[in-house]
Amino acid sequence: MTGTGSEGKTRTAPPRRGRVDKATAIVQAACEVFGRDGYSRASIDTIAAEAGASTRTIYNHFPGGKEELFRSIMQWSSERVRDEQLAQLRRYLDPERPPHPDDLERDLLALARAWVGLMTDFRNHFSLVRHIYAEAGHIPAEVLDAWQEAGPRVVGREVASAMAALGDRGLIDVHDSPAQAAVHFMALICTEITQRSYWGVSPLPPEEADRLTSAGVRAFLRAYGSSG
Amino acid sequence: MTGTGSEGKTRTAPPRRGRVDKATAIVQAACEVFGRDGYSRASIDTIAAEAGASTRTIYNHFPGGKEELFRSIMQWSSERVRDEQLAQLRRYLDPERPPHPDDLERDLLALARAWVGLMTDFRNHFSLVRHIYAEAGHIPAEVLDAWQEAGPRVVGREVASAMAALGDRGLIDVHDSPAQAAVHFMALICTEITQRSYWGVSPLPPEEADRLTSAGVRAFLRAYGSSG
DNA sequence: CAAAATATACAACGCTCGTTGTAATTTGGC
DNA sequence: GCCAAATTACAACGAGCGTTGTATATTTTG
Repeated sequence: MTGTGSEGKTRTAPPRRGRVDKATAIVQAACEVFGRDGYSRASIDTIAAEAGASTRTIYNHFPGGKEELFRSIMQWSSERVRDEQLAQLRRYLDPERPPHPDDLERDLLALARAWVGLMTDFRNHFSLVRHIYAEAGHIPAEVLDAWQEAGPRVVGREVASAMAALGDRGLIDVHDSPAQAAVHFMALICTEITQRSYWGVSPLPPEEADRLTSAGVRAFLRAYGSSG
Repeated sequence: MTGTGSEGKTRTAPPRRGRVDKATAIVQAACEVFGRDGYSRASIDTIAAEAGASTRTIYNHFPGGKEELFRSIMQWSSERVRDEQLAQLRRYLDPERPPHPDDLERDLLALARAWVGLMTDFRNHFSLVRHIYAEAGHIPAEVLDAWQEAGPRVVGREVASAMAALGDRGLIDVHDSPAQAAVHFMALICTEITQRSYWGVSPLPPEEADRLTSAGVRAFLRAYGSSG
């Protein structure tokens, strides 16, 4: 779909033609517009203008039209952010290198801060996610499921196994459910910020966001810390 | 706006003409359709059909057209659910009648269950809320603010003062911020259920929902309990 | 440069939708 | 049953949008 990778360059032309591949320009513009306006409000003309392409080119690349384009960027955007989230997770909470007990709070806080940072770095993506939430009843179940499996569910599983690793080493007490601990961690970190920032429409000042993040981490450690 | 209350019945005709007041039928239908389809996808014709009214009648009652209708039901639906949430809050966590320490978990769990029940009883409302989240960038700031003040913010403040009352009586430790404790309580209760139920599209079996709810309450008490 | 693949401009079709005007019809109060 | 208010049916306008076909232009490849 987004395969800018290693197709045969022996016979067929490589997909890079113009200054930047038109296909990726279209995908990026579609992410922007769909994220800002949602599926119904977004128009092909707007996406074409934002991409610096003509509407006809969009239909050449996505014969399925608006629906196929939306499905494609659901996957694309989700995978991109998932990779970024997993990278931060491994950076600050690598199961191979468990932290010192004294450094646990520091590492969890660093992870939380990094994730909150992603929410502003990829504002379009999370705006798109909100639209997916809202329009879930109008998206085919298979597409919704593929999207979850391409992003959120994977991240949830990885966080859960990181929690399990911390539990195995006695750094936290997962209370019989690493998956639940993972959900509670993410909920305590993100809920208040998304709420107070009007879901990204009017971002919080960084120090305020930091305060809320660290409060969430401390609450999590009170609920799931092994010693205190 | 929805004033079915006490207007003068001395001169002007009371607004109830047909079997049910057409205005309220329109408002209810609009809640249903806007909640299901969102602002852009919803059409006046659909709302009229659902209300058993003609489109012209809608424009007679709401001269501002689609936008005014949407603004009206934002307020109406929010106030309705807010009242219900506050009623449950006062029922299970009345600041005047603080619970016995032994009954705190029982009462918090009862409150949490009641709130989760509201999420299914008023599915349309919460679906509408998700659409508001997603379309926040296309809703005037004043309207968004009035909506928050008519519902979510009030509930948040009431929960916060309930938490403060519990803290004053030594039943919990609010850790310097009753408001934050309130947000964390609601986050721990609702996040996993909304997530796992595909945001209400495919509801969880009741016993599973109950399990997640009580796990959230226990986590909250570990984080904010005064003794343990 | 020539050929082939790709992108564009342009027009057009069909459909949906928000909105309004008007005349006819129904409804409820007296 | 009469009157006034409310509701309806109906037609129509205008705009926006998804989509397609076609002919032309542009870029890449050989």
